[in-house]
Amino acid sequence: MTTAPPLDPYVFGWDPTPGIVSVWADRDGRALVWRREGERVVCERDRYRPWIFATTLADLAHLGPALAVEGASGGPGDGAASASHGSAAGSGSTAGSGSARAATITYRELDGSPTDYRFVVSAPTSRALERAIQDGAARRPGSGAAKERRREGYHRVGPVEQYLMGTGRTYFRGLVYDDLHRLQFDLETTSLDPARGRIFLVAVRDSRGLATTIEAPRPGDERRLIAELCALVRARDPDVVENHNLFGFDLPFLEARAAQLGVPLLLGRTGAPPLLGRYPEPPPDARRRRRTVRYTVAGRELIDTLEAVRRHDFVARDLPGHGLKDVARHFGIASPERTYVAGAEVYRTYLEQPDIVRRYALDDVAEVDGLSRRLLGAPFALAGMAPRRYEQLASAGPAMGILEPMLVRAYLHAGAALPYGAARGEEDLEGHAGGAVHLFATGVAEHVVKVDIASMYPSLMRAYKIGPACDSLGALLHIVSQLTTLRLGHKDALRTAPPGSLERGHHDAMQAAMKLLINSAYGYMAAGSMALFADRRAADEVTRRGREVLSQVVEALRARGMALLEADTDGVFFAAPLDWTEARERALVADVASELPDGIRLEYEGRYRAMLSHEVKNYALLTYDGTLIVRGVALRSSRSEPFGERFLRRALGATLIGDVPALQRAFRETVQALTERSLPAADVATRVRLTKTPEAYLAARGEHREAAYEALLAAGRDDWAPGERVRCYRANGANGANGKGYVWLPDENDEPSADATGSERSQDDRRDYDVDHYVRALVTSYAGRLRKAFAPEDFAQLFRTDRQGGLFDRPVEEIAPLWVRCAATTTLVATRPAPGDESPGSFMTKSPSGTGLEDANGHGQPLRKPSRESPKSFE
DNA sequence: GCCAACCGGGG
DNA sequence: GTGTACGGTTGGC
Repeated sequence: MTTAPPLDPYVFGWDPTPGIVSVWADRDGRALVWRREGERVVCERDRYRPWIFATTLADLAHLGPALAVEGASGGPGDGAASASHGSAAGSGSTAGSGSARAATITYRELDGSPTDYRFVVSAPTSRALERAIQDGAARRPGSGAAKERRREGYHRVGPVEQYLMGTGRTYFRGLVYDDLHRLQFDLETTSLDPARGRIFLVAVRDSRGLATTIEAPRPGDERRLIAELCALVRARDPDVVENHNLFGFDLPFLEARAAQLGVPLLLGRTGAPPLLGRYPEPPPDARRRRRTVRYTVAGRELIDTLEAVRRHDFVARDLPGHGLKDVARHFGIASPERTYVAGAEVYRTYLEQPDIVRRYALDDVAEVDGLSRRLLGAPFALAGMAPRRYEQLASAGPAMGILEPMLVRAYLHAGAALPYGAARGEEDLEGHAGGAVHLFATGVAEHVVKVDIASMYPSLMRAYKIGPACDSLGALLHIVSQLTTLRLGHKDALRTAPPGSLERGHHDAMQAAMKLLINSAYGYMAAGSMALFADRRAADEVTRRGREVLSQVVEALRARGMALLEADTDGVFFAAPLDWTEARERALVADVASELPDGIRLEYEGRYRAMLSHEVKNYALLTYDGTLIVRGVALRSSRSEPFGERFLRRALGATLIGDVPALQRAFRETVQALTERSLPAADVATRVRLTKTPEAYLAARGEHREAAYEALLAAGRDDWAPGERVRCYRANGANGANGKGYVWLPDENDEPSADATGSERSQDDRRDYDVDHYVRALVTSYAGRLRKAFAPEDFAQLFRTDRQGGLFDRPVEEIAPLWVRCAATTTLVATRPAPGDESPGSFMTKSPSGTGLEDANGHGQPLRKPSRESPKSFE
């Protein structure tokens, strides 16, 4: 597709073999490589020598002459660990010349200090290698189980990783996402539990035009359904199999039913172990482990879009939930004609109107395809860099799961020893100081600007050359630098690529993948003893520089008379003078940016009409187009009663525009609605998730009663399942203690429809809630979140519920929020732009008093808090 | 306030 | 046998 730059071996590996779509390696040194050539896929057999990094050869001394230096006996000397170039990758030669030396264990000494992983030891099979080490470790004096000792001093990676690291190959060279043959299947079952239900339908589609269902209307058909599903997968021969919650539902269910019916799950690619494998194996003790189970099959990559969604939301935090339907709607993937059927209704619907369920299930797999396109581009791109399987990269953590294998590959390739115990002694270091967090003022500010330091930690690493001291190759810094440069190229290409084009998708995926790695480099150094190349001192140096730069930005803004609100790690909120335009704000930011060290970029992230600053990381923002954004737990209510949520949003909106009469109206109307019971009970009910079984609750009930369970019992329900969500509310005249007087409010429908409003019809008649209780909750839990916005006496007056006009009340029109304003007398003096600065103009500010915000705030409450650690996320 | 248990998501 | 390591929230002490 686009021009391929020469491969940077640290970033991409070095072997140019194109089109690899799957790799399977076993512990006997066999590797199977499937390569896509257009519409066909070829399977190539290869061999590799299983290897391991070792700090010592002591455990192998007992081998005597059976232990040899790699290549010492002449011959090609191409143990897989040697950096064999080219696509031959040890095939043929190792196998051919191997028989005489097949039993031989060989080693290669690497450059490094005596305490490092200074040897790569390899053998014809993993078994032989591990056996030899085990035997040696058993002879070694010392306490502890031999198994423990076998681990100490060695660094192991999985078979596929060994193969990819040894050869320098990666997946997907020369391919774009749409070249992959992806297949989605989705089971429809009569129950969530395979012990109590069965599969009655499966929808299957793929990226080559397939869209069908396989059905088993009668229980006796299920065996055939499973066999047909497997046969269809094998016939279509996809590279990738996908579904939402594939590992959590479809595969476990399929596995259980296939076992029950005695059908083998033949899903693998021809020429390889055909069966679906599961790992880790279920522990023998049948204790119900709810652990993440994963599956794998030779020749195909199994992708669970739920994992991709979780990963996306970890950064974006913008999803309403992680369910397929929610997410598809959120990304605009759901078609307008989408058929929805509530989970519990699916089978019943199928019996009556099978077409509806067919459409529903086919819509499901179509949405999975859409999600895959949307979310798996970055993992696809990563698979072209890191020496791991695509399916692993789709869920691996970016630091330990991706960066570290890249580093290990670099060291193996360079013949350099891996550092051992790099993190030792770090326990003595003083507590790790992270990013700085400051709260400068609480109250309400207008004309708020957010600036942030772009990719702060990686930029600092580059600017000050801060990498792990133990990284003798400088590989981490090299990778960060390369990726930063390459990413800019992809971002440029992205801008010029036609919208919706393949090319655009490619560049976007590449830049996203690179960003992920760049941003994880700092976290990797700070990862502690788990990471081979951990370096707390280096990580501390990065955060120290970060605090330095942040305070430089803060002081620069302060000196220019801006009203500081809060600063967190790499970003600052401040209020600009009320008469400023966006251009002026941007000019100010550019001016501050110009003073920062080389390689550190300050960005104008956005502007807001107003902000309520409550606590560090707890604030509400009002955008210029009227959207309310609430951040932080302190401003959200944990109670989540609908009436309170509605009030809070209204109240925040009014407060942010300084409309105190509107705020008062919102409050009074809510109080009135409660008092007059014009709100239905559903509006005051809270949703609780049950965690205890009926037995467990009844046993503990003597000491401790809980509202939700009491509500169920009072309603005559003595059976429920943990995990069920129930609504309940406090009823009129209840004494409330220990859950007495709570009433269960059954859900009237389970529809996943987007219909969020007007869904309370059937509950309209219930009004017997405890008015006093909910009025109190309104004041303390909801209105209380506005406390920082007003002076105490104003707050008290606004949210008094006795309805008596206070004797000393001020007219509400005179009450104002505690404004946080910047120095009113700030004047601007235009200056000449700095040479080479294309920005339209920079400004210097002159603040006559030279003060910061403290004495400039009318009412705002300036304060300072000590720095605290903060999580790091960038851009 | 801290730690352990639990949930998510799927029909 | 493709190890160790999901991460955020809740609730119990």
